[in-house]
Amino acid sequence: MTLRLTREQLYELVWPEAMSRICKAIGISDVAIAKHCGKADIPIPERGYWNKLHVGQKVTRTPLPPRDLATINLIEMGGALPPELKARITGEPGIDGEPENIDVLTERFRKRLGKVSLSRDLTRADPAIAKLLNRDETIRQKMAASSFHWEKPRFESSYERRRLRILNSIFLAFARVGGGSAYIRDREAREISIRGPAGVSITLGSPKKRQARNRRSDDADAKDKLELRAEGGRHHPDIISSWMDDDAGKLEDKLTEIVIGLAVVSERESRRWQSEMATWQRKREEGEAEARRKAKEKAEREERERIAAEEKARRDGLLTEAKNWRNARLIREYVEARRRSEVAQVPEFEKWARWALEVADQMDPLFNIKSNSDIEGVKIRPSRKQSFRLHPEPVLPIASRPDQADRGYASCHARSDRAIRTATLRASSACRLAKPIGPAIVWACGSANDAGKSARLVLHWFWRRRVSSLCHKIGGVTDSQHGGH
DNA sequence: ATTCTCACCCTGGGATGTGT
DNA sequence: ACACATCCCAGGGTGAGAAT
Repeated sequence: MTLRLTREQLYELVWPEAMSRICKAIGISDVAIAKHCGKADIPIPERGYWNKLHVGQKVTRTPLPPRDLATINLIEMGGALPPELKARITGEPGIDGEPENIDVLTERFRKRLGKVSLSRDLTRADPAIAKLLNRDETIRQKMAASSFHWEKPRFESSYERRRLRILNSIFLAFARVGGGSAYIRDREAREISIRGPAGVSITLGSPKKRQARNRRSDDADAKDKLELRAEGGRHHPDIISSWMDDDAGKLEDKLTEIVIGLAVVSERESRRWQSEMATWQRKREEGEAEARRKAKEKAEREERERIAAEEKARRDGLLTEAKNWRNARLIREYVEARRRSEVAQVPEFEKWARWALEVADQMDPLFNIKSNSDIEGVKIRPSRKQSFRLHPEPVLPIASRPDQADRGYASCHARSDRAIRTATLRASSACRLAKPIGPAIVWACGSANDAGKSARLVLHWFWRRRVSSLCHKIGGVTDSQHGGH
Protein backbone atom coordinates (compact mmCIF):
# COMPACT_ATOMS: atom_id res chain seq x y z
CA MET A 1 0.00 0.00 0.00
CA THR A 2 1.29 3.43 -0.95
CA LEU A 3 0.88 6.36 1.37
CA ARG A 4 0.97 9.82 -0.21
CA LEU A 5 1.61 12.88 1.90
CA THR A 6 2.45 16.46 1.13
CA ARG A 7 5.58 17.94 2.63
CA GLU A 8 3.57 19.90 5.19
CA GLN A 9 1.56 16.83 6.17
CA LEU A 10 4.66 14.72 6.82
CA TYR A 11 6.12 17.58 8.86
CA GLU A 12 2.91 17.67 10.91
CA LEU A 13 3.32 13.97 11.64
CA VAL A 14 6.96 13.72 12.70
CA TRP A 15 7.02 16.47 15.33
CA PRO A 16 4.27 15.72 17.87
CA GLU A 17 5.52 12.19 18.56
CA ALA A 18 8.74 10.20 18.43
CA MET A 19 9.55 8.63 15.09
CA SER A 20 9.76 5.19 16.66
CA ARG A 21 6.04 5.37 17.50
CA ILE A 22 4.93 7.08 14.30
CA CYS A 23 6.62 4.42 12.21
CA LYS A 24 4.80 1.62 14.01
CA ALA A 25 1.46 3.31 13.39
CA ILE A 26 2.21 3.77 9.69
CA GLY A 27 3.78 0.39 9.20
CA ILE A 28 7.30 1.22 7.93
CA SER A 29 10.57 1.77 9.72
CA ASP A 30 11.71 4.98 11.36
CA VAL A 31 14.73 4.97 9.07
CA ALA A 32 12.50 4.96 6.03
CA ILE A 33 10.48 7.92 7.31
CA ALA A 34 13.65 9.81 8.17
CA LYS A 35 14.99 9.19 4.67
CA HIS A 36 11.82 10.54 3.14
CA CYS A 37 12.02 13.59 5.38
CA GLY A 38 15.60 14.14 4.36
CA LYS A 39 14.77 14.02 0.67
CA ALA A 40 11.92 16.48 1.04
CA ASP A 41 13.96 18.86 3.23
CA ILE A 42 11.69 18.24 6.20
CA PRO A 43 13.44 18.79 9.55
CA ILE A 44 13.00 16.08 12.15
CA PRO A 45 13.50 16.30 15.93
CA GLU A 46 17.18 16.43 16.84
CA ARG A 47 18.87 13.77 18.89
CA GLY A 48 17.76 13.99 22.52
CA TYR A 49 14.73 16.12 21.68
CA TRP A 50 12.24 13.78 23.35
CA ASN A 51 14.40 13.11 26.39
CA LYS A 52 14.83 16.86 26.97
CA LEU A 53 11.12 17.35 26.51
CA HIS A 54 10.30 14.65 29.04
CA VAL A 55 12.56 16.11 31.73
CA GLY A 56 11.14 19.56 31.17
CA GLN A 57 14.09 21.13 29.38
CA LYS A 58 13.50 23.75 26.74
CA VAL A 59 13.31 22.38 23.22
CA THR A 60 12.67 24.15 19.96
CA ARG A 61 10.74 22.91 17.02
CA THR A 62 12.58 23.56 13.79
CA PRO A 63 10.21 25.27 11.38
CA LEU A 64 9.61 23.75 7.97
CA PRO A 65 11.82 25.54 5.46
CA PRO A 66 9.82 27.10 2.66
CA ARG A 67 9.89 25.07 -0.50
CA ASP A 68 11.17 26.17 -3.86
CA LEU A 69 11.10 24.74 -7.36
CA ALA A 70 13.51 21.93 -6.51
CA THR A 71 11.81 20.73 -3.36
CA ILE A 72 9.84 17.50 -3.28
CA ASN A 73 6.31 18.39 -2.32
CA LEU A 74 4.61 15.01 -2.61
CA ILE A 75 6.10 12.09 -0.69
CA GLU A 76 5.16 8.53 -1.53
CA MET A 77 6.03 5.81 0.95
CA GLY A 78 4.87 2.41 2.03
CA GLY A 79 2.41 1.81 4.83
CA ALA A 80 -0.94 3.35 5.62
CA LEU A 81 -2.22 6.26 7.67
CA PRO A 82 -4.35 5.16 10.64
CA PRO A 83 -7.29 7.40 11.57
CA GLU A 84 -5.58 8.83 14.67
CA LEU A 85 -2.66 10.06 12.55
CA LYS A 86 -4.94 11.22 9.76
CA ALA A 87 -6.69 13.45 12.29
CA ARG A 88 -3.38 15.24 12.95
CA ILE A 89 -2.73 16.37 9.40
CA THR A 90 -4.31 19.23 7.53
CA GLY A 91 -6.51 18.27 4.60
CA GLU A 92 -6.67 15.00 2.75
CA PRO A 93 -3.44 12.94 2.56
CA GLY A 94 -1.41 13.85 -0.49
CA ILE A 95 -3.71 16.69 -1.53
CA ASP A 96 -1.99 20.04 -1.53
CA GLY A 97 -3.87 23.11 -0.47
CA GLU A 98 -3.57 26.34 -2.38
CA PRO A 99 -0.24 26.11 -4.27
CA GLU A 100 2.24 28.88 -3.71
CA ASN A 101 2.84 31.53 -6.32
CA ILE A 102 5.41 30.27 -8.83
CA ASP A 103 7.22 33.62 -8.89
CA VAL A 104 7.83 33.31 -5.14
CA LEU A 105 9.12 29.75 -5.55
CA THR A 106 11.31 30.88 -8.42
CA GLU A 107 12.95 33.65 -6.40
CA ARG A 108 13.70 31.23 -3.56
CA PHE A 109 15.14 28.78 -6.04
CA ARG A 110 17.26 31.46 -7.67
CA LYS A 111 18.78 32.40 -4.32
CA ARG A 112 19.57 28.83 -3.41
CA LEU A 113 20.91 27.96 -6.83
CA GLY A 114 23.37 30.83 -7.17
CA LYS A 115 25.32 31.15 -10.37
CA VAL A 116 25.60 28.17 -12.69
CA SER A 117 28.88 28.22 -14.55
CA LEU A 118 30.12 26.07 -17.38
CA SER A 119 32.14 22.99 -16.54
CA ARG A 120 35.70 23.74 -17.52
CA ASP A 121 36.12 20.22 -18.78
CA LEU A 122 34.54 16.86 -18.22
CA THR A 123 36.90 15.56 -15.55
CA ARG A 124 34.18 16.19 -12.97
CA ALA A 125 31.31 14.63 -14.84
CA ASP A 126 27.79 13.96 -13.73
CA PRO A 127 27.18 10.17 -13.54
CA ALA A 128 25.00 10.25 -16.64
CA ILE A 129 27.70 12.05 -18.61
CA ALA A 130 30.43 9.84 -17.15
CA LYS A 131 28.56 6.82 -18.39
CA LEU A 132 28.59 8.12 -21.96
CA LEU A 133 32.28 8.95 -21.73
CA ASN A 134 33.11 5.54 -20.30
CA ARG A 135 31.30 3.86 -23.14
CA ASP A 136 33.30 5.90 -25.62
CA GLU A 137 36.48 4.89 -23.84
CA THR A 138 35.51 1.22 -24.03
CA ILE A 139 34.90 1.58 -27.76
CA ARG A 140 38.30 3.22 -28.19
CA GLN A 141 39.97 0.34 -26.37
CA LYS A 142 38.16 -2.19 -28.53
CA MET A 143 39.19 -0.30 -31.62
CA ALA A 144 42.81 -0.34 -30.46
CA ALA A 145 42.64 -4.03 -29.72
CA SER A 146 40.97 -4.99 -32.97
CA SER A 147 41.74 -3.79 -36.45
CA PHE A 148 38.05 -3.93 -37.30
CA HIS A 149 35.42 -2.58 -34.98
CA TRP A 150 32.18 -1.29 -36.40
CA GLU A 151 31.28 1.05 -33.54
CA LYS A 152 32.93 4.46 -33.17
CA PRO A 153 33.13 6.87 -30.24
CA ARG A 154 30.27 9.32 -30.31
CA PHE A 155 31.57 12.26 -28.31
CA GLU A 156 34.92 13.11 -29.86
CA SER A 157 33.86 16.03 -32.03
CA SER A 158 34.03 19.50 -30.53
CA TYR A 159 30.31 19.87 -31.29
CA GLU A 160 29.45 16.84 -29.17
CA ARG A 161 31.98 17.79 -26.49
CA ARG A 162 30.30 21.19 -26.25
CA ARG A 163 26.91 19.53 -25.90
CA LEU A 164 28.22 17.34 -23.11
CA ARG A 165 29.80 20.25 -21.23
CA ILE A 166 26.56 22.24 -21.33
CA LEU A 167 24.52 19.23 -20.24
CA ASN A 168 27.03 18.41 -17.52
CA SER A 169 26.79 21.90 -16.06
CA ILE A 170 23.01 21.75 -16.00
CA PHE A 171 22.96 18.25 -14.50
CA LEU A 172 25.45 19.16 -11.77
CA ALA A 173 23.44 22.25 -10.91
CA PHE A 174 20.23 20.27 -10.54
CA ALA A 175 22.01 17.62 -8.47
CA ARG A 176 23.53 20.31 -6.24
CA VAL A 177 20.16 21.78 -5.25
CA GLY A 178 18.39 18.40 -5.10
CA GLY A 179 16.32 19.16 -8.16
CA GLY A 180 16.83 15.72 -9.62
CA SER A 181 19.31 13.46 -11.33
CA ALA A 182 20.04 13.21 -15.03
CA TYR A 183 18.92 10.32 -17.13
CA ILE A 184 20.07 9.80 -20.73
CA ARG A 185 18.13 7.12 -22.50
CA ASP A 186 20.05 6.75 -25.74
CA ARG A 187 23.73 6.45 -26.64
CA GLU A 188 23.78 9.69 -28.62
CA ALA A 189 22.43 11.75 -25.71
CA ARG A 190 19.41 12.92 -27.67
CA GLU A 191 16.75 11.68 -25.26
CA ILE A 192 17.57 13.47 -22.05
CA SER A 193 15.58 13.98 -18.91
CA ILE A 194 16.06 15.08 -15.35
CA ARG A 195 14.26 12.88 -12.88
CA GLY A 196 13.31 14.26 -9.52
CA PRO A 197 11.34 17.07 -7.96
CA ALA A 198 12.21 19.42 -10.83
CA GLY A 199 12.07 16.68 -13.44
CA VAL A 200 11.83 17.71 -17.06
CA SER A 201 12.64 16.27 -20.49
CA ILE A 202 15.01 18.31 -22.61
CA THR A 203 16.61 18.30 -26.04
CA LEU A 204 19.89 19.90 -26.97
CA GLY A 205 20.85 20.13 -30.59
CA SER A 206 20.93 22.31 -33.65
CA PRO A 207 17.76 24.23 -34.38
CA LYS A 208 16.04 21.89 -36.84
CA LYS A 209 15.24 24.40 -39.57
CA ARG A 210 18.78 25.58 -39.80
CA GLN A 211 20.44 22.21 -39.49
CA ALA A 212 22.94 21.61 -42.26
CA ARG A 213 22.26 18.58 -44.40
CA ASN A 214 25.90 17.74 -44.81
CA ARG A 215 28.39 18.67 -42.20
CA ARG A 216 31.77 19.33 -43.72
CA SER A 217 33.89 18.80 -40.67
CA ASP A 218 34.01 18.75 -36.91
CA ASP A 219 35.00 22.40 -36.91
CA ALA A 220 31.90 23.23 -38.88
CA ASP A 221 29.88 21.31 -36.26
CA ALA A 222 31.45 23.35 -33.52
CA LYS A 223 30.26 26.53 -35.13
CA ASP A 224 26.70 25.16 -35.32
CA LYS A 225 24.25 26.93 -33.14
CA LEU A 226 22.72 24.99 -30.34
CA GLU A 227 19.20 25.12 -29.03
CA LEU A 228 18.10 23.75 -25.68
CA ARG A 229 14.39 23.07 -25.38
CA ALA A 230 12.17 21.84 -22.56
CA GLU A 231 9.72 19.28 -23.89
CA GLY A 232 6.80 20.38 -21.76
CA GLY A 233 7.24 24.00 -22.78
CA ARG A 234 4.75 23.86 -25.64
CA HIS A 235 1.94 23.66 -23.08
CA HIS A 236 3.03 26.96 -21.56
CA PRO A 237 3.50 29.60 -24.27
CA ASP A 238 3.61 32.36 -21.66
CA ILE A 239 6.97 31.25 -20.27
CA ILE A 240 10.37 30.80 -21.83
CA SER A 241 11.06 27.13 -22.45
CA SER A 242 13.80 27.19 -25.07
CA TRP A 243 17.19 28.90 -25.30
CA MET A 244 19.65 29.15 -28.15
CA ASP A 245 22.85 30.78 -29.25
CA ASP A 246 21.99 34.27 -30.41
CA ASP A 247 23.12 37.87 -30.28
CA ALA A 248 22.32 38.02 -26.58
CA GLY A 249 24.88 35.34 -25.92
CA LYS A 250 25.73 31.70 -26.16
CA LEU A 251 24.06 28.95 -24.16
CA GLU A 252 27.10 28.77 -21.94
CA ASP A 253 26.35 32.32 -20.79
CA LYS A 254 22.72 31.55 -20.02
CA LEU A 255 23.14 28.47 -17.84
CA THR A 256 21.65 30.00 -14.70
CA GLU A 257 18.58 31.20 -16.55
CA ILE A 258 18.30 27.85 -18.31
CA VAL A 259 18.34 25.87 -15.04
CA ILE A 260 15.78 28.22 -13.48
CA GLY A 261 13.69 28.15 -16.64
CA LEU A 262 13.72 24.34 -16.73
CA ALA A 263 12.63 24.24 -13.09
CA VAL A 264 9.77 26.64 -13.85
CA VAL A 265 8.64 24.47 -16.76
CA SER A 266 8.82 21.48 -14.46
CA GLU A 267 6.66 23.18 -11.83
CA ARG A 268 4.13 24.33 -14.40
CA GLU A 269 3.99 20.87 -15.95
CA SER A 270 3.60 19.29 -12.55
CA ARG A 271 0.66 21.56 -11.75
CA ARG A 272 -0.88 20.93 -15.17
CA TRP A 273 -0.60 17.19 -14.63
CA GLN A 274 -2.09 17.39 -11.17
CA SER A 275 -4.96 19.44 -12.55
CA GLU A 276 -5.49 16.97 -15.39
CA MET A 277 -5.32 14.06 -12.99
CA ALA A 278 -7.86 15.73 -10.72
CA THR A 279 -10.14 16.39 -13.71
CA TRP A 280 -9.71 12.84 -14.93
CA GLN A 281 -10.39 11.48 -11.47
CA ARG A 282 -13.48 13.64 -11.14
CA LYS A 283 -14.76 12.52 -14.55
CA ARG A 284 -14.07 8.92 -13.69
CA GLU A 285 -15.97 9.21 -10.44
CA GLU A 286 -18.84 10.98 -12.22
CA GLY A 287 -18.86 8.24 -14.86
CA GLU A 288 -18.94 5.55 -12.21
CA ALA A 289 -21.73 7.32 -10.35
CA GLU A 290 -23.68 7.64 -13.61
CA ALA A 291 -23.14 3.96 -14.39
CA ARG A 292 -24.31 3.02 -10.90
CA ARG A 293 -27.38 5.23 -11.28
CA LYS A 294 -28.24 3.69 -14.66
CA ALA A 295 -27.75 0.17 -13.36
CA LYS A 296 -30.02 0.95 -10.41
CA GLU A 297 -32.64 2.46 -12.72
CA LYS A 298 -32.45 -0.58 -15.00
CA ALA A 299 -32.81 -2.96 -12.07
CA GLU A 300 -35.76 -0.99 -10.74
CA ARG A 301 -37.38 -0.86 -14.18
CA GLU A 302 -36.91 -4.59 -14.66
CA GLU A 303 -38.33 -5.24 -11.22
CA ARG A 304 -41.35 -3.06 -12.01
CA GLU A 305 -41.81 -4.89 -15.32
CA ARG A 306 -41.47 -8.24 -13.59
CA ILE A 307 -44.05 -7.30 -10.97
CA ALA A 308 -46.37 -5.95 -13.67
CA ALA A 309 -45.98 -9.14 -15.75
CA GLU A 310 -46.54 -11.26 -12.67
CA GLU A 311 -49.63 -9.28 -11.77
CA LYS A 312 -50.93 -9.54 -15.33
CA ALA A 313 -50.36 -13.29 -15.38
CA ARG A 314 -52.07 -13.58 -12.02
CA ARG A 315 -55.05 -11.56 -13.22
CA ASP A 316 -55.25 -13.57 -16.43
CA GLY A 317 -55.12 -16.73 -14.36
CA LEU A 318 -57.81 -15.39 -12.08
CA LEU A 319 -60.01 -14.54 -15.01
CA THR A 320 -59.50 -18.01 -16.47
CA GLU A 321 -60.27 -19.59 -13.11
CA ALA A 322 -63.43 -17.50 -12.79
CA LYS A 323 -64.53 -18.52 -16.26
CA ASN A 324 -63.83 -22.18 -15.49
CA TRP A 325 -65.68 -21.86 -12.23
CA ARG A 326 -68.67 -20.32 -14.03
CA ASN A 327 -68.56 -23.01 -16.71
CA ALA A 328 -68.33 -25.76 -14.09
CA ARG A 329 -71.37 -24.33 -12.36
CA LEU A 330 -73.14 -24.10 -15.67
CA ILE A 331 -72.43 -27.79 -16.35
CA ARG A 332 -73.65 -28.84 -12.91
CA GLU A 333 -76.81 -26.75 -13.22
CA TYR A 334 -77.35 -28.23 -16.60
CA VAL A 335 -76.93 -31.74 -15.22
CA GLU A 336 -79.37 -30.92 -12.42
CA ALA A 337 -81.80 -29.47 -14.91
CA ARG A 338 -81.57 -32.59 -17.06
CA ARG A 339 -81.96 -34.76 -13.97
CA ARG A 340 -85.21 -32.96 -13.18
CA SER A 341 -86.40 -33.08 -16.74
CA GLU A 342 -87.82 -36.12 -18.50
CA VAL A 343 -84.57 -36.72 -20.29
CA ALA A 344 -83.13 -37.90 -16.96
CA GLN A 345 -85.18 -41.04 -17.30
CA VAL A 346 -82.89 -42.17 -20.12
CA PRO A 347 -80.99 -45.31 -18.98
CA GLU A 348 -77.63 -43.88 -19.99
CA PHE A 349 -78.27 -40.63 -18.11
CA GLU A 350 -76.41 -41.53 -14.91
CA LYS A 351 -73.35 -42.56 -16.86
CA TRP A 352 -73.52 -39.33 -18.83
CA ALA A 353 -74.14 -37.31 -15.67
CA ARG A 354 -71.07 -38.81 -13.93
CA TRP A 355 -69.00 -37.99 -16.94
CA ALA A 356 -70.40 -34.44 -17.15
CA LEU A 357 -69.85 -33.80 -13.42
CA GLU A 358 -66.35 -35.18 -13.70
CA VAL A 359 -65.69 -32.74 -16.49
CA ALA A 360 -67.12 -29.98 -14.32
CA ASP A 361 -64.96 -31.06 -11.39
CA GLN A 362 -61.90 -31.10 -13.55
CA MET A 363 -62.75 -27.68 -14.82
CA ASP A 364 -63.71 -26.21 -11.46
CA PRO A 365 -60.79 -24.32 -9.97
CA LEU A 366 -62.26 -24.92 -6.54
CA PHE A 367 -61.63 -28.63 -6.99
CA ASN A 368 -58.31 -28.51 -8.74
CA ILE A 369 -54.97 -26.94 -8.51
CA LYS A 370 -52.95 -26.17 -11.54
CA SER A 371 -49.48 -26.60 -10.25
CA ASN A 372 -47.42 -27.16 -7.18
CA SER A 373 -46.42 -23.52 -7.28
CA ASP A 374 -49.92 -22.67 -6.08
CA ILE A 375 -49.16 -24.24 -2.76
CA GLU A 376 -45.44 -23.60 -2.67
CA GLY A 377 -44.44 -22.79 0.84
CA VAL A 378 -47.83 -23.66 2.28
CA LYS A 379 -47.77 -26.24 4.99
CA ILE A 380 -50.99 -27.96 5.78
CA ARG A 381 -51.55 -29.26 9.26
CA PRO A 382 -54.45 -31.57 9.90
CA SER A 383 -56.58 -30.67 12.85
CA ARG A 384 -55.72 -32.25 16.15
CA LYS A 385 -58.45 -34.82 15.98
CA GLN A 386 -57.66 -35.90 12.46
CA SER A 387 -54.02 -35.99 13.13
CA PHE A 388 -54.31 -38.09 16.22
CA ARG A 389 -56.76 -40.46 14.82
CA LEU A 390 -55.08 -40.92 11.52
CA HIS A 391 -51.48 -40.68 12.57
CA PRO A 392 -50.58 -42.12 15.93
CA GLU A 393 -47.06 -41.17 15.02
CA PRO A 394 -47.66 -37.61 13.92
CA VAL A 395 -45.46 -36.98 10.94
CA LEU A 396 -46.88 -33.51 10.65
CA PRO A 397 -46.79 -30.97 13.47
CA ILE A 398 -50.01 -30.44 15.29
CA ALA A 399 -51.66 -27.06 15.24
CA SER A 400 -52.13 -26.00 18.80
CA ARG A 401 -54.71 -23.39 18.05
CA PRO A 402 -56.64 -23.84 14.87
CA ASP A 403 -58.23 -20.43 15.23
CA GLN A 404 -54.95 -18.59 14.76
CA ALA A 405 -55.86 -16.26 11.98
CA ASP A 406 -52.31 -15.65 10.85
CA ARG A 407 -51.88 -19.33 10.12
CA GLY A 408 -54.89 -19.57 7.88
CA TYR A 409 -57.95 -21.47 8.92
CA ALA A 410 -60.96 -22.87 7.20
CA SER A 411 -63.70 -24.91 8.70
CA CYS A 412 -67.23 -25.94 8.00
CA HIS A 413 -69.86 -28.38 9.02
CA ALA A 414 -69.60 -30.36 5.90
CA ARG A 415 -73.13 -31.59 5.59
CA SER A 416 -73.51 -30.95 1.91
CA ASP A 417 -71.44 -30.66 -1.23
CA ARG A 418 -72.04 -26.97 -1.19
CA ALA A 419 -70.71 -26.73 2.33
CA ILE A 420 -67.68 -28.78 1.35
CA ARG A 421 -67.01 -26.54 -1.58
CA THR A 422 -67.42 -23.50 0.66
CA ALA A 423 -64.93 -25.00 3.07
CA THR A 424 -62.57 -25.63 0.21
CA LEU A 425 -62.98 -22.11 -1.03
CA ARG A 426 -62.34 -20.68 2.40
CA ALA A 427 -59.37 -22.93 2.91
CA SER A 428 -58.10 -21.89 -0.45
CA SER A 429 -58.30 -18.20 0.26
CA ALA A 430 -56.97 -18.71 3.77
CA CYS A 431 -53.99 -20.58 2.48
CA ARG A 432 -53.24 -17.96 -0.11
CA LEU A 433 -53.30 -15.37 2.57
CA ALA A 434 -51.22 -17.54 4.77
CA LYS A 435 -48.72 -18.32 2.07
CA PRO A 436 -46.17 -15.72 2.99
CA ILE A 437 -46.76 -15.72 6.71
CA GLY A 438 -47.05 -19.30 7.84
CA PRO A 439 -48.70 -22.64 7.55
CA ALA A 440 -52.39 -23.02 6.83
CA ILE A 441 -54.56 -25.15 8.98
CA VAL A 442 -57.41 -27.00 7.41
CA TRP A 443 -60.03 -28.27 9.68
CA ALA A 444 -63.01 -30.13 8.36
CA CYS A 445 -65.81 -31.37 10.51
CA GLY A 446 -69.32 -32.65 10.25
CA SER A 447 -70.94 -36.03 10.10
CA ALA A 448 -68.73 -38.98 9.62
CA ASN A 449 -69.53 -39.32 6.00
CA ASP A 450 -69.60 -35.62 5.29
CA ALA A 451 -66.47 -35.06 7.27
CA GLY A 452 -64.76 -37.77 5.35
CA LYS A 453 -65.75 -36.16 2.11
CA SER A 454 -64.79 -32.77 3.38
CA ALA A 455 -61.42 -33.89 4.58
CA ARG A 456 -60.78 -35.78 1.44
CA LEU A 457 -61.74 -32.86 -0.78
CA VAL A 458 -59.95 -30.21 1.14
CA LEU A 459 -56.76 -32.15 1.64
CA HIS A 460 -56.91 -33.41 -1.87
CA TRP A 461 -57.01 -29.81 -2.97
CA PHE A 462 -53.72 -29.15 -1.26
CA TRP A 463 -51.94 -32.43 -1.25
CA ARG A 464 -53.06 -33.85 -4.49
CA ARG A 465 -49.62 -34.77 -5.65
CA ARG A 466 -47.73 -34.92 -2.44
CA VAL A 467 -49.74 -36.97 0.00
CA SER A 468 -52.26 -38.82 -2.07
CA SER A 469 -51.76 -41.85 0.11
CA LEU A 470 -52.68 -39.76 3.15
CA CYS A 471 -55.92 -38.77 1.43
CA HIS A 472 -56.77 -42.40 0.89
CA LYS A 473 -56.14 -43.13 4.53
CA ILE A 474 -58.30 -40.25 5.62
CA GLY A 475 -61.04 -41.38 3.36
CA GLY A 476 -60.88 -44.95 4.50
CA VAL A 477 -60.76 -44.21 8.18
CA THR A 478 -63.27 -41.46 8.38
CA ASP A 479 -65.80 -43.24 6.28
CA SER A 480 -65.85 -46.10 8.67
CA GLN A 481 -66.05 -44.06 11.80
CA HIS A 482 -68.65 -41.85 13.40
CA GLY A 483 -68.03 -38.60 15.12
CA GLY A 484 -66.72 -35.24 14.10
CA HIS A 485 -63.32 -34.76 12.60
C1' DA B 1 15.61 3.44 29.27
C1' DT B 2 14.73 5.80 25.31
C1' DT B 3 15.91 7.80 21.12
C1' DC B 4 18.76 8.43 17.35
C1' DT B 5 22.66 7.49 14.00
C1' DC B 6 25.18 4.77 11.11
C1' DA B 7 26.87 0.92 8.56
C1' DC B 8 25.49 -2.96 6.54
C1' DC B 9 22.30 -6.16 4.48
C1' DC B 10 18.17 -7.78 1.80
C1' DT B 11 14.91 -7.48 -1.94
C1' DG B 12 12.72 -6.45 -6.20
C1' DG B 13 12.72 -4.24 -10.53
C1' DG B 14 14.94 -2.40 -14.39
C1' DA B 15 19.02 -2.00 -17.31
C1' DT B 16 22.61 -4.21 -19.53
C1' DG B 17 25.49 -7.87 -21.31
C1' DT B 18 26.06 -12.43 -23.35
C1' DG B 19 25.19 -16.68 -25.68
C1' DT B 20 22.28 -19.26 -28.82
C1' DA C 1 15.05 -12.16 -31.49
C1' DC C 2 15.07 -14.45 -27.43
C1' DA C 3 16.39 -16.33 -22.95
C1' DC C 4 19.15 -16.00 -19.28
C1' DA C 5 22.70 -14.05 -16.20
C1' DT C 6 24.55 -10.24 -14.03
C1' DC C 7 24.79 -5.60 -12.42
C1' DC C 8 22.91 -1.51 -10.42
C1' DC C 9 20.00 1.09 -7.63
C1' DA C 10 16.30 2.59 -4.66
C1' DG C 11 13.58 1.40 -0.84
C1' DG C 12 13.55 -0.42 3.33
C1' DG C 13 15.04 -3.30 7.55
C1' DT C 14 18.38 -4.68 11.26
C1' DG C 15 21.29 -4.18 14.97
C1' DA C 16 25.20 -2.16 17.43
C1' DG C 17 26.56 1.71 19.58
C1' DA C 18 26.26 6.70 20.79
C1' DA C 19 23.73 10.48 22.86
C1' DT C 20 20.61 12.12 26.09
